[in-house]
Amino acid sequence: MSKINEKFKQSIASIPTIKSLPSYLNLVKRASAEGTSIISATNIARELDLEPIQVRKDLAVTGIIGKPRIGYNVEELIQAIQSFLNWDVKHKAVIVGCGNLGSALMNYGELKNHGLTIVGAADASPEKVGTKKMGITISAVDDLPVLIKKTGATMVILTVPPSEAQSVADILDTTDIKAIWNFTNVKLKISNRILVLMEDLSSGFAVLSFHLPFYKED
Amino acid sequence: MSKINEKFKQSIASIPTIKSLPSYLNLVKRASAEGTSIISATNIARELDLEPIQVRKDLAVTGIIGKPRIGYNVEELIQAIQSFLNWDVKHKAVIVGCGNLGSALMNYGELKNHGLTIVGAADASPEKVGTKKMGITISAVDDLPVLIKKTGATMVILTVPPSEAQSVADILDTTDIKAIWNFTNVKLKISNRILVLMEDLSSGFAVLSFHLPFYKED
DNA sequence: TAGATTGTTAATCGATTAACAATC
DNA sequence: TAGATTGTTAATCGATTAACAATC
Repeated sequence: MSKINEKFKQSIASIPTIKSLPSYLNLVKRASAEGTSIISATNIARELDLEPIQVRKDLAVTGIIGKPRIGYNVEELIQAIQSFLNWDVKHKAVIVGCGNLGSALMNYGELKNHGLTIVGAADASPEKVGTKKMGITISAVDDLPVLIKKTGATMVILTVPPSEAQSVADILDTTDIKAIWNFTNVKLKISNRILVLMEDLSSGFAVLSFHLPFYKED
Repeated sequence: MSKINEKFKQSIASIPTIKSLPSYLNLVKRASAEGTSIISATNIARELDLEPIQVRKDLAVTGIIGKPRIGYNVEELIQAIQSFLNWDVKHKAVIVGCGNLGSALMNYGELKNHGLTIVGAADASPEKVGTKKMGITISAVDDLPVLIKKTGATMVILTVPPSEAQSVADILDTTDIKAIWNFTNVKLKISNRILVLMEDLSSGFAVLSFHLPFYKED
């Protein structure tokens, strides 16, 4: 990826802002389901325990235009967030590593609603290859290049044991995938044309267990 | 929790720093397993693709003291990080919601290594109650107060469907648990003596799918 | 109209990065 | 000793918050 793209991309929205958008979308969708057609930043802020100015700033990146004194059109806002996050298009993904976590992600409803479509799966253990999980036939890891080409997958969800992570990454480096959603705690060595997003559950747990003692006595 | 605690806690370490510590720990443990006894911030930075100054600042919060020109003692560093994150003590947790994700977390090895011990499980669907999953008998959601008291659990991992999240939170509010690791996308209304950590996989996916187009052509 | 809310511009705050003396 | 690395203090950068004119 070029440096110019890097700069451009960063100028649009900060990571915290991008991470906050799904919770806004979630809330606004709920409001829509309840028949609400207009919602204000003040309102959203109250529901999510945030400051109104924070909400306005975050929503602004999506290009949504609100009406002073009124707020935002609920349907427009839903479209704006979904479009900004590219959640209005399909993302074909292959899951590598069909253990408990991989299987859980295979039919995680919330992600399906955001364009994620699982088009294939692979696992290293020979006894799993050929069997089906959640309706998807499991391929061998060595067949990943073929599987990815055949399905046109642009993304891999990596849920293998840490010991296998890098060897899978080496194989993926030979394919045309654009991104890896990395649920292992291994920092992958891979060409930087592939976007790697770390999703380390330990990080979340660290925040939790670090803060726990401060909640012990009161 | 008192305001004083809040301030104190925040002054120790920022969230980004806390979130980065597990990856340091992971790397340093690997080095230890390979027989390395000393490691420098420069070295860690190179492995994790960070700046040395960032690594030094992050590690400093744990209280570790390095030797100029040498680096950090690997074993000391492991202890310092684990102790700082309270990963050297057991955290008893009950999993509420025994779907795919809940089951996956029940025996997620990495978290076990960090002190997380699953001491119970509960689910809303009557046909699951009484059955076992990963060796743990599933209780009814209404029996959570009893289960928590009996097991001495201090933490709940919430992996129920969004529609059930708040009603479970209402029950948990009557118990002595200190924290909820919330894997639903619902902002829980609960007394603030309970620490709630949102773990929304959609946030990670948002970062991924937003950046994807910038990696399309190069 | 009066008042609430938006979007923009400015100020503040905190995290990241830089510089450098201390030191093994 | 010379040189690499630490920890501290200062500078920079970016995100959050505040202020306020515009406006429905």
